[in-house]
Amino acid sequence: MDKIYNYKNKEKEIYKNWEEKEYFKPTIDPKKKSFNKAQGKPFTIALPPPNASGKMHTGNVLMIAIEDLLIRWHRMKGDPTLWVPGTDHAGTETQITFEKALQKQGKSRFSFSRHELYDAIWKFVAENKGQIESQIRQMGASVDWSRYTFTLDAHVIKTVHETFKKMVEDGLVYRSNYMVNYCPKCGTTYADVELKHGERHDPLYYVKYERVVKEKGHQYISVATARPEPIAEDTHLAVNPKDKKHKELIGQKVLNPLTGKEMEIIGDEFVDPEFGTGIVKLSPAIDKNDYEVALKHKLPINEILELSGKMTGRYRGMSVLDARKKAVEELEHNEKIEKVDEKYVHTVTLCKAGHSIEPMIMPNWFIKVDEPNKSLKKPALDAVKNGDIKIYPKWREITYIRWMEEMRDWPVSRQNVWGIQIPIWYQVDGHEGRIAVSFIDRQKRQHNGPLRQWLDEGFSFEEIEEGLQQIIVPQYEAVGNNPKWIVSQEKPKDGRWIQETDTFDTWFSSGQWPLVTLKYPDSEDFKYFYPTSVMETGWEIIRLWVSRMIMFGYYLTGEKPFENVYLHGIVRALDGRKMSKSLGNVINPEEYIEQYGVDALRMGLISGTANGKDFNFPKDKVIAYKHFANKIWNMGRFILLMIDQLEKDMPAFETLDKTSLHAEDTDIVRELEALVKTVDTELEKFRFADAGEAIYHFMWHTLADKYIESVKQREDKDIALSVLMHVYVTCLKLLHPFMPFITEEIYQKLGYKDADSIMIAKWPTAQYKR
RNA sequence: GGCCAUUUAGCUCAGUUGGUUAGAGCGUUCGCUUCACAUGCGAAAGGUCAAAGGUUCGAAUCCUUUAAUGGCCACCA
Repeated sequence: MDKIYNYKNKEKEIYKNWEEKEYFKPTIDPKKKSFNKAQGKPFTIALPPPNASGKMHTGNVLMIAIEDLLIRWHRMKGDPTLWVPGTDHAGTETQITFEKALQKQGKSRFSFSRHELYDAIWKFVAENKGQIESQIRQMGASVDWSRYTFTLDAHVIKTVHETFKKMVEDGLVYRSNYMVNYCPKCGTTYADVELKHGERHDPLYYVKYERVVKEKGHQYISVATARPEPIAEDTHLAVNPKDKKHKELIGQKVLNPLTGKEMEIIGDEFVDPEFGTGIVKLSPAIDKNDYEVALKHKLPINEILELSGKMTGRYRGMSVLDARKKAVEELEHNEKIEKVDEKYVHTVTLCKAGHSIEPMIMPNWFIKVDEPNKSLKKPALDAVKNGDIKIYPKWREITYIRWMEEMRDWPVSRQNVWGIQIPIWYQVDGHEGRIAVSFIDRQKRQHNGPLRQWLDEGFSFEEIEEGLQQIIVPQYEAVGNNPKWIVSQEKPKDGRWIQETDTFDTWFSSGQWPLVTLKYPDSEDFKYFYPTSVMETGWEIIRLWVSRMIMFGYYLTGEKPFENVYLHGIVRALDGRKMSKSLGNVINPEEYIEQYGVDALRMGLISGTANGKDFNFPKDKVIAYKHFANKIWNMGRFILLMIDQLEKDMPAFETLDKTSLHAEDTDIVRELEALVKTVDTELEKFRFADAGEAIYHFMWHTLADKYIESVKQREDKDIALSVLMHVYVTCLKLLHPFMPFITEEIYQKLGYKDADSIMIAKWPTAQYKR
């Protein structure tokens, strides 16, 4: 053995050997089945799929380290163990990345038809997919590659379509105009939970509205607003009816400062009397509160923004910011601005890419989450409340419970191309004037407008369909007005139909991950391994993802999708701040693997993650565990050296006569037994760091520092060595799930004969009771 | 504004249902080329456990209040 453990190159070689020998494939024992606690049952994890076109970050490393630890532990214990790998198409994120690359080439998505763009992104993802896959291997993840799943695999798409169809049939799907969060830059809508917030300075304008009936000295009333651009389209103001200062304004009229049209003042309690002047203007088309008030009071909702993000109405064609400037100019010109508060700071809503979100009213597909008798959220909420699904750490439960209690209907359509297209078809015949299309014709020109217009201009329906980019089918509230739609995976044959161009929200498909990885509904895997054992992921996606998986699990199978949820903390940068490109503090795991090895990186991260709290990247611990790797390597070297020097054969530990043992021998064996027990109980409680550190301390400070030192003095070296070997190999086995590569390497070198690989060696059991 | 968490050694953090002298890693100091390992060995210094009050035979741990820090959610005209 070399003097120093050299992990480079070794790790790859070892992994290749494991994979070739198919150690990652589960051994299916029909007697050990899910729901069969008495005879043992399978242990299953579906790997939370990383972005297929991305690369490994520290969070992924931690995730793999924890899951591989659990998987290897159970596999060694003899449970049928399955870990299914996969990657996610990551709809919006990938499309944004791709479009940025397009932009560098001076192109944009608008020069592609829908299917050209889809094919191009597919190619882009296929080219980049290899990286994350090889990094998963590099981490030592003992996943079963023969069951690898990509979220756009044919069987996944089929399942997702069928789930949607079932939901339509169960009356859980509806189409509605709704105030959605629209990002004009991304060209798509976002669910509330996908957004972030930022602070911004904007001038707050106090705008004067002339009264129709003037009271003494009160010619005007004043309204504070940061968004003057929709004023021309506004029709109402509002005050709080409980506000003594202003309640008599209810029912009175003022003049629109831009158009001079009469506006009525209504009363609603949503108005905060303390903000601004206590009087607000209502712009229902671009503000969530205003929208709700408008619905409640049946006020007109005048469109202000188009899908492109451009204004319509008085400032048609302008950007929001230009329209704002123009509106301020006009107001100033007419002397309608009383004062401006330049220090006003308010929060603005941003999409993941950091663009400003505009609330807009759009037709959208929704999933009802709390339909009586068919509630999606009720079983998902109850399961956690009554402990059927356990969440670790427990204090995270409250986040989940609160979210589920407040959960609203889920908008699932996204105006992205990169995703699973919604299997809805609209009837074209008789509705040509109502369906708006954008498409690329055969001369590569782009057109935009009502379908009828293009048909009248001589484009064939086939040509339009072929070059289609997007359709918008309006949803009018009056029944009978709207094009008929049906849910179908194939194009209907009778007459002309056009497919919805929207795709599903990524979480709609990844929400079915535990199902699709096991090839729900009728595969052997599904019957044998479902429900899975642990869902291990970062706490940040408990609402986005975990909640959806639980809902889908109960909805489709009547069973929970997993028994336990373990939520790990977020790995922060060395400086304690969140990693971000702009701060330049992002830790690249590659560098640490290069410098310290995979084992040290994994073990370091695991020991840093004590109780699910966020933690700073534990660089010191990674270094410490690199030293530890070297330490155990040298322990192995020493044992081999001593055996070599031994004049007789070393007796097997099992055959040793108890009376020949020294006190230090029985002590170390007893301490070893205690360690085995500690490791098992800590792992059962998801206390990974405690289990790992227990092994570390025993091996270094008890086994090496004390016992090995005593062995050096022994006359009966054969017996001492036999005990030492037994204790050492047992420790290696305990350590293997934490540090798989080095333990395998040493195990092979020792030539210990209970198995060809430490992976299939038996997990130690504590025999002695203390 | 609501909620969740955090505050323990110079630094980063463990400390599970309250139980003897409060632990780790890194750092610091002193001494070691002991033939497995200097990525090492042996020793040592260093903490009124954020503050105050309470419960208890006993509190870092439970309760109350306060302060500071971080995060999530809601609202923001």
